[in-house]
Amino acid sequence: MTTDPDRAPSPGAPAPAVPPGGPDRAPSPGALNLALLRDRNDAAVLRAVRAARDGTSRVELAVRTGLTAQAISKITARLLADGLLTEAGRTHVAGRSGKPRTLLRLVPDARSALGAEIGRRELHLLRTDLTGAVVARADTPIDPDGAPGLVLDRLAAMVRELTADAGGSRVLGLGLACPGPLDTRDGVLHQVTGMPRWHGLHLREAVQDRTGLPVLVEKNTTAGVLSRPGPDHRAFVYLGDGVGAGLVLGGQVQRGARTNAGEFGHQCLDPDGPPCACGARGCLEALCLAALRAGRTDRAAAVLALGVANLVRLLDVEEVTLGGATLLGDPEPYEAAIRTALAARLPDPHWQHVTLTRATALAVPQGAAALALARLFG
Amino acid sequence: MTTDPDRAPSPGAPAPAVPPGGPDRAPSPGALNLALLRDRNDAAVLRAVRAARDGTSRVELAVRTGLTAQAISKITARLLADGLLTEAGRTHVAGRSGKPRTLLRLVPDARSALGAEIGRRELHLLRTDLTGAVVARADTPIDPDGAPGLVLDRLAAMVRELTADAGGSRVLGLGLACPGPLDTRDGVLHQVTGMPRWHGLHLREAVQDRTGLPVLVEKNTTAGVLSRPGPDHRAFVYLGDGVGAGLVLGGQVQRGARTNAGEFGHQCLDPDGPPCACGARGCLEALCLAALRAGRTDRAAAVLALGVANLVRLLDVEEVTLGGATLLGDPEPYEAAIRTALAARLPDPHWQHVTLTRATALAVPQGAAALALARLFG
DNA sequence: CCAAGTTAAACAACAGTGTGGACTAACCGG
DNA sequence: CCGGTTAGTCCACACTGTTGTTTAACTTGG
Repeated sequence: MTTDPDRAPSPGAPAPAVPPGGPDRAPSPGALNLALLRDRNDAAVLRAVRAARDGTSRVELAVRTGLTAQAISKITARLLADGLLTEAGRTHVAGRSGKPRTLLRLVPDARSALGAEIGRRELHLLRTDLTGAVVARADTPIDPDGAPGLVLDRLAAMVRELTADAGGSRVLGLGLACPGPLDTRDGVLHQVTGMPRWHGLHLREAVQDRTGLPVLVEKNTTAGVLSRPGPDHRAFVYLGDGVGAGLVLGGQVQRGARTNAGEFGHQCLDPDGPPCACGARGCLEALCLAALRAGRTDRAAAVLALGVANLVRLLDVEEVTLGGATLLGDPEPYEAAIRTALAARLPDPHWQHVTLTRATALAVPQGAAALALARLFG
Repeated sequence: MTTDPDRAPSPGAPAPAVPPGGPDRAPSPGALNLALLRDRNDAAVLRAVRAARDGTSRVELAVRTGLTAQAISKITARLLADGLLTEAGRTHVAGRSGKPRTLLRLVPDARSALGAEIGRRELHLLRTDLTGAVVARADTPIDPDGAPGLVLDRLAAMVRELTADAGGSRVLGLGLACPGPLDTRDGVLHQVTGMPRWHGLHLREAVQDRTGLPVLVEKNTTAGVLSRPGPDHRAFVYLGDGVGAGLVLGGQVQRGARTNAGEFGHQCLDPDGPPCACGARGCLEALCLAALRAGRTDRAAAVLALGVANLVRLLDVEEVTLGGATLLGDPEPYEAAIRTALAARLPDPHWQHVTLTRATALAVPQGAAALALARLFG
């Protein structure tokens, strides 16, 4: 994923220089409005409700968020009016005196979000509810050498199809996950390997024009890491056509200065190794793909595991999710190799325990949809 | 730095398990108070003033922060009253009509902060003003095999010395930079290489008791990256007794899930390489130190450069600062090697330009002081 | 059974935030 | 001197979360 970045951007590509603030109403560097304060707290409450499987009460929300009970009352009243929350009975705990707590739950169908994965051979589109669960999907093959416009027209048609049966649930937006490199700020693709006609495409604008929805463009690996809520420090490691990673650090998605972080596959593990598509030698991706071509899954797994150990060591993440078609096709050897590598390389496996999980096949488009959900959940 | 993490924590070490929220008044997961809102906006304004060398005006602050002119007026009034800001004349721009802007400047001496670097051989303490400039310093040798208590007593005496002549400038706190691994949340040291008697020491508590100041414990590499304000995505790379890195990503310091991120020196670059002190083989640090022992600075530089290129590739940082006694003693070959490696390995050096800077010898204690300044600047 | 105790949540009044509009201050240009 | 222009403030306001009090809905105990 995000395989091959090649050389300089083609001369015709739009300049990636963009004001970092964005044209939002938002104060840029940390300063906050009252409106933003409200949105933030609403989002914090929604996250807390989502996190609590089986519903929460207002008191519990007050504890979790650190806000006053009264503030929680006001916020939940707002969210109830918006239809995002619903009251669902009371908690009857035996032997506990006092008025029972009123349970609050997310209303999954109150809103929905669209997520798409644009790959080299296929386009996956799906619609999720507020919880991130897939409620509808559609797929279509892609001709990597075809005109992007045709693909986007098809995408727009699929979007209409999937939003038509959305019922009353408002669609928050459409997330688009693509192979990198790209710039998520302006939604412009750079040198997408294997899809030369997509180079320099202003993807966000093109899809926004075709669908009328708010569109968010993201690298596929970054989308992958967002496919479901998780700990504040986690990584999504992808092995498919290429090798890449998506990172959440300190609770925030990490895109890097030019929204191009996650080039996990191009860490050099052997300066004298085989040449990589990126021009360098001995990249993890090159070693991995070479091993796979030779039918040596064990060697590919060992190489990937080494990279994961390096990543965990460098960033101290507590969860690593594995994804990508190649890996998910035969996950055990990779998981075993990674566990071995982590046990061997972490100074204290007890203290620095790392959870290893497996992504679903739809993780990337689900993560893309999660981008649209982030409007509500922050 | 943060050289060798060894095995499991000694049996006597306090359990590092700690509630992640911390006992502050602060709402934990993203929710905000009105008081926190105010503090945040104050900090944002202070940062903006600090960032603008030669002072700023209120209008400019309004643009930079995205707040209203009125809000800026109120905030600056507060900061002026607190003595943090001062009005310093007006801007007379020729050919520009209208009332001239009133310049606002930081008052460097309004507050001060203490920063210390606890090394294996020396203890450096310094006091900085609000701008982070060093206004006083004191140093003392350390016996790595001596009792920590004696060192801390000495530290407390030095603190008294440096705060006595602080004049009216209130001391915000004391930042302590140490070799890792450690837990910054509870301020407990783990297996500090070469200082066995420090293992398991509850450093924050011990120093807080001795000085009465708010104490913040930080890994030396992380302190290094904070030594001065910089871009939102940057790294501090250290080569001294060991190899490590401090990371600021998305404008936030990255400490990792167990506050132990930055083990840059233990990325494996050669599974069959020489054994490292950490128990694994072929760590960047092992390769680097071996080359240095052999007098091959060029090879050490090449290895470090490879690691830096991997780091930049993975995290898309826009500035790398080099520090550490070994490196600063002979920086040119390292800088040259890193420039070469970046040029060779970055897909598009034009788009992904990386600034390479050199840290000062006092970067680490200055960064430690910056931790205390962060109370004001966020 | 009913009163007391307890917990949850809302109601009312309030302090403090940033906002919008009108106003004053301080310059420039003719 | 006076209009034009820009910077900054004064005032009333809308909205945030907070504090203190009251109501709701239980359990407990006599």
